[in-house]
Amino acid sequence: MKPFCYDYPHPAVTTDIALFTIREERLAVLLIRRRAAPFQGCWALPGGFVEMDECLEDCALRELAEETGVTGVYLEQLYTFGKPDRDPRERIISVTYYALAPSEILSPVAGSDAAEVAWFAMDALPELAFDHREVIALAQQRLRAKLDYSTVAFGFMQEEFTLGELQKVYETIRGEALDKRNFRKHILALDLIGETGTSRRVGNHRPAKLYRVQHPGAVLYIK
Amino acid sequence: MKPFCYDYPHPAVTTDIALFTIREERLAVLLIRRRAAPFQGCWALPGGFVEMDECLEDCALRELAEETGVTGVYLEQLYTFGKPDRDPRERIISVTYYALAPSEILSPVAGSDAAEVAWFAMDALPELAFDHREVIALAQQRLRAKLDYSTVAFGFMQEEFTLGELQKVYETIRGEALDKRNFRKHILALDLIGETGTSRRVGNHRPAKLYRVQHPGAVLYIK
DNA sequence: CAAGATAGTGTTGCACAGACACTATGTCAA
DNA sequence: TTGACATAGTGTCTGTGCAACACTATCTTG
Repeated sequence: MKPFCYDYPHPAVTTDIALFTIREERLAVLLIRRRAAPFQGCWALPGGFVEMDECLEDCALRELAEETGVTGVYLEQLYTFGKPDRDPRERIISVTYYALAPSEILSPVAGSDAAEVAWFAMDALPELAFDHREVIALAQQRLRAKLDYSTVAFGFMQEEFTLGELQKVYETIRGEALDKRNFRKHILALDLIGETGTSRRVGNHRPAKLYRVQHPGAVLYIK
Repeated sequence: MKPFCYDYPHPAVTTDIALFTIREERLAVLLIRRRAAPFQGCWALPGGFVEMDECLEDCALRELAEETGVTGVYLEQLYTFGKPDRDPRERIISVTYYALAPSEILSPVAGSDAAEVAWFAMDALPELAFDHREVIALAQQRLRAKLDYSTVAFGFMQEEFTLGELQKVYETIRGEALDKRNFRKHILALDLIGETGTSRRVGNHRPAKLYRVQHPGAVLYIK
């Protein structure tokens, strides 16, 4: 007996989240291995059904936390996918989000519907369930575009970071090397980050000054 | 007896469309007066429930046609709104679209759920149902932004148009006057439009050359 | 202490955007 | 017919912002 009844047919609504990070100088996305049918055993984006008393963004954050243990990421709505046959079970409309996290969010844990959780480099994606490859492609495209006119890149940084690290993020996402002096000039001219006064020593070379975002939480449109 | 039953609660899903045009040198949006509750008699965006066998974009086009008689517009997904209490009836998630049409789409006709259809200038909007004011504001913001880095503006033009008309569109949306020579230089440098060879005579002054988009249907990102 | 690795720093040239004013061609009214 | 009016159409200059470019500084390691 199905207890939730309506006068007209209703689609199901899910959120799916493409969480990106940078690992080993490559853009990577977090996937889960599905425990249940359909696409059982297949890799997919974390996500799940919207509950009736939560807004879409809360749903995305909840599903991400439940299935992967990840919290505290930068999140933004991406696009809503709704082709009638995109899920074999029933009509499911998916509101997709993309999220960014610093690479130090390590070892996410498989939870609830996920048999396994892992980072995949964008150039080495496995077979994906549903239309999730399309979702990831769109998210990457959006990410690249926003790099130029917004401050999304800071979503990949920890609280304190060096300009070299930030430059690596830009280079990885754009897929090309950038001039060090021009990059530093550009970033510092935005007047969004400031020196912490300390520096970080890694490797056999000169330590780098550490910087911090001046007004955390504010992702701005620039220019 | 409600015939559509599910194991879990399902939200309803609608599409809502903000159709813009330029009328009397002002940006205007097409609204309908609601025939039914809730917000009966209130102005609202055209839109309605997604049917189970149509994709979201088809739903938007169908609802726009049914309620206003308007067809053949440029359409793009805007954002998905899903706060739990945004509709008093039940949980309704709205996938919103914005659309553009040349000002010569006159006299849309009220159909189905619409008691009345009318254009409203953006600076003279009436009370609006649901969160539709927020939707329109977001659409206007997106429109302004895309004006700079895409060719959306052509969505407001008829098949043949003058550079003066095109400039008026840019000026209206940006809310500021533009230099004629710089504007023409910029637009022609895009190499997207070409002279038709003919000209149009309106008013007591020199006729203007007519232009046409070279590759219709292609809305491009520029620069 | 020499080699190696990354940090950090300014100047120049060029392309593009914005400021700017006059002539051309039509209508209309006196 | 002609002068007033209205919009169409056209080029130059100047400043600003972005890309190209090389060397010194500071640390570790052998």
